[in-house]
This record gives sequence, C-alpha cells and structure tokens, in this order.
Amino acid sequence: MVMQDILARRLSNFAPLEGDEAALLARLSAERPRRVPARADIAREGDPTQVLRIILSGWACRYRTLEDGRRQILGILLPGDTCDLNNDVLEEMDHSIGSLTPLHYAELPHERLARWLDDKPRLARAFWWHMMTTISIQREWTLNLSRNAFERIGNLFCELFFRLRAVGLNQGNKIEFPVTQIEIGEATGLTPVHVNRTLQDMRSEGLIILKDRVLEIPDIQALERAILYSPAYLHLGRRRPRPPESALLGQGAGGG
Amino acid sequence: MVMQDILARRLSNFAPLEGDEAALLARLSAERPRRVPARADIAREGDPTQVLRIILSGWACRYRTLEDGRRQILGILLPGDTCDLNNDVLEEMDHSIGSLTPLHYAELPHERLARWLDDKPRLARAFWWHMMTTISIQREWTLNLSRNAFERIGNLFCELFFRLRAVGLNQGNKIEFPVTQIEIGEATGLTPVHVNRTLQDMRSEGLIILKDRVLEIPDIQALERAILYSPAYLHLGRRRPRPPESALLGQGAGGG
DNA sequence: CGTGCAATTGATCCATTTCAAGGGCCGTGG
DNA sequence: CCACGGCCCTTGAAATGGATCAATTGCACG
Repeated sequence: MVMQDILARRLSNFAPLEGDEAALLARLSAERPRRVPARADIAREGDPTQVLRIILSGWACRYRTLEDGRRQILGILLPGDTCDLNNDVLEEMDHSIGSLTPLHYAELPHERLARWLDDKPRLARAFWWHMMTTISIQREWTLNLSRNAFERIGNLFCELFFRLRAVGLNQGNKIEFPVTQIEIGEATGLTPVHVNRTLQDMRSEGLIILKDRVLEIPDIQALERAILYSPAYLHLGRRRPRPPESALLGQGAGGG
Repeated sequence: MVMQDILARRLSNFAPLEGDEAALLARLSAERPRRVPARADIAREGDPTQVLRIILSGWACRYRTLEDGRRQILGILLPGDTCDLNNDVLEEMDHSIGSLTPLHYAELPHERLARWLDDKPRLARAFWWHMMTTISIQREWTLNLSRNAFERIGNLFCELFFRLRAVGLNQGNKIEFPVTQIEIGEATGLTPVHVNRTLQDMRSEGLIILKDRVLEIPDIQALERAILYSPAYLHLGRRRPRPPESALLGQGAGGG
C-alpha cells in the first residue's frame, strides 16, 4: 500500500475522482507527513481547531475522559480518515484524538481546503460524503446502547472489516487488528475482563480468529447474522471490495 | 413563542443574524408548514432524501429498529432543529425520524438551501455550526456506553434543558417534557422498569421534579455535579440564557 | 533477568433485566 | 353516567449479564 494513495482511495469510495484530483491528494500526502508514536495524543479536548488532519497510515481514535477517569473511545480513525471537518466553525475540540498505533498524518490548512471545496466540486462532494458517513457511523455506535457485549464487539469487528476493505487494507478475510482488549472495552463500554470472555465465546462459535494482532473472520455473513449487523450505514453502496493489494499483513499496522 | 421565530432563534445561537436573514427564515417557516400527529413517522429508513425538514414546533426523534424489535432512539429533535443536512449526498435515510408529540415542520427544497448557502455566508456558517453541534451531541450520546442508568438519564435531562433554554423554550427551571418513561428507556438503552426506579432515586435526592409532562430541575448545578455533566459539547458558548417568554407551559408541547 | 503490559482465569457482587401484576388516568361508546 | 380498554406508571420478586476484586501466565523489551 502506497501511503500517498490512501486519501484518494478513501475519497473515491463515493465517486471516482478525475483529472488532477488524485494527484492533488497524493501531493498533499507527500508534503510533510507528521509522525506520531503509539498511544500519543494528536489533539486534545480544548485545543483550538485550526488545521484539518488526515490519517495516512496507522490507527487512531476519538475519545473523551470523564472526571473520574473513565475513558470512552468514541470512534476509530483509519487510514484515509480526517480527524476534523470542523471547517473552523467550532472554536475548540470537544474531544481528544489519540493514536492507537504509530501513525502518519498530513495537515491541510483551512485556506487550501476552502480553495479545493470551491474549485473541485467532485472533491467537495467526496468530503461531504465522508462527513455524512462519519455521522452515520457515530449514530451506529449509539445503537450499542441496546446491544449486549457479544453484539457490541461483533459490530466493531464488522465495521472495521468493511471500512478497511473499502480502502483495500484487508487481506481476504483478514485484517490487521492492533487494538488491545482494554481498548475494545473502552470502545464498547465493557470491562476488559468481560471483553476477554466474550471474545472466547466468539472464538468457540468459530466466528472469529483473533491472534497476534490479526483478526480473521472466516464467514462474515455468519458473523453478521449472529449480531444482527447490516452495513447500510457505511454508505459504501454496492461497490465491490477493492482488488487484493501486495502484502498488507506483517508490515506493521503503523506502516512506519 | 411565535412559531415563525424559532428557526432564527436556533441559528442565531452561533452568531447574530443580520439584514433580511431572519425574515427569510420566517417566510420559510410560514410558507406551508406540515402538520404531523404524535408518534408518526416523518421519514423512514430507506426513504430517499430529497428535502431538508425543519422542526417548527413539537418534539421528534431519530431512531433505528433492530430486526428483533428493539428500538433505539438516537437523538431528540427540538423546535429549530433540522432533520437532515444530508445535502443530497447520501441517497437514502439510514435511520427513521418519528414524532414524539404532534408537531409542525417546514420543508426546504435543496435548490433553495443551496442558494442560501451561496448567497448568505452568515446563514451558511450558522448551518455549519448546526451540523457540527449535531455531530457533537451524537458523540456525547455514545459516552452513555460508559455511564450508568442514573448518569444516562441525568445527561438526557441536562442536554434537553440547555438546548431548550438556548431557544427560549424554558420557563425558569422548568421545561415541557412530553416523553414517556418507555421512550426515555429507548433513548438510554434501559428498561422502562429501571428508568422508573432511577427516576424515583433522582426525585428522592431532590434533583428533579417530573410530573404531568413538566420537568423541573431545582438546582441545575447540583444535577450536573451528580452526573459529571459538562455542557461544552453543545457549543453554546458563554451566551446567556434567553430572556423569559410568555407562558410556554400549559399550551401543549406540540404547540399546535 | 527483572519490569511492565496484555491476556487469562476464578470467585463474588451488583446493576439492570425479566416476569408478573396492580393502579391511575383518560377517551370512547353503550 | 358508567363501564371498558388502553396506555403509562408503579411495585415486587427472581434471574442474569456484566462488573469488581484478585491473582497467574505469557511475552516483549531494556
């Protein structure tokens, strides 16, 4: 996977890009990518929102910490995702963004984004689509309130599998899964202990194979059925999965 | 409360409107408001998204129903809120919208919205702000995953109190609260039975008085403290509460 | 070779669910 | 005017999913 390629892949999920658009995105990605170690904050609650950050490689998450220390992960950011589409309307971050793995990101100054949105209607629409699906995913996460542990974790797995596949970051039924059980718990509102036991249930039902930071879903439809999953909210349309890439696994989730 | 006024009130929460903007909104609101009875669907999952709907009076909610019948309320829509800012990027609704009370809404065709967004930068920014706070509220709801019953319900109360106060739909410490305990349960992921018992706890601690569809919060700061609430995510800034209105209570939540 | 973090296991506790039933209120129809 | 049904709220008792507390293992890394 070429890092410069990821943004175009992500945005072309909505509609194919044309002309110099992909090149534009590639140039942005190459400019001066920032590097961040695992478990570091990229942005913090209360920070001013000036630039648009775009994940080029690695995983991150949105999160909030309550006064008593509880941490809730609000969403996962994958390569190609933007941290904020705030468009400088809101003055400060109301949540934090932290890396889960080592990662790279690009920074897009607001002026340049504004110019793109004016000059490149197709790009503008792609960004809109990106934002709308982000909201949609956020709504899906609140559905977890009426789901049990098994369904919550299964939904997380399915969401990440489909999102990664949409940008070609899968290898057949397998994806990199660099998230600890503690973090799964923080994302789903469950105790690490209970996450562990639920994972064992899923394994014993043959629904997942999760080992050495690789998640394999032998029969995705079986998993979907078991947790009442329907991927409509991802708005990936009837687009087929991306063609297989050169070796994705084993090169480290962070890619750097 | 003049119904035609509500949209301007809502959007001016971000920055004061100027010139003919308020009049524009008032005209839209007056044009041909649609009327909907309580507990009816305004839009359904799978529907095409063509128009922008704006609540003028009454309460509605976003919701999704799982295959086995569980219903999760994803958010509450109050007067001045828009049902969709989809901007026709997504083809179909991935959730439903239903009325909680009898209500009125206005329909804004996409062409007219597009013209406004082009011609009235202040309005455009106000719509942006509206969308960003909507996302922010959605994130706050997923925080409920790490909250217990008491905190979930308390957060719902605080959110609705502050949102209504921001558009002047409060009366001191009181707001209309036309939501059944069943619906509170659907919004928080709790059983009606447990909602009932939790409400009794909140009452016995003197934090709320909920009776006859009116919610009174005698000491909002005490409630905030009890549930670790912080209203930053509403992005209402340091704006003071709206001046008191003429009698709001007792004229029916639907306002029509 | 220790140190630290992730995964695992066991035992107990508790918040919330489930099941079941009764009471109050309100609109409707006889 | 009263009886009836329906909906919402309330209460009790029992069941359970998930939390809590505590300890062990395995592994990567300096």
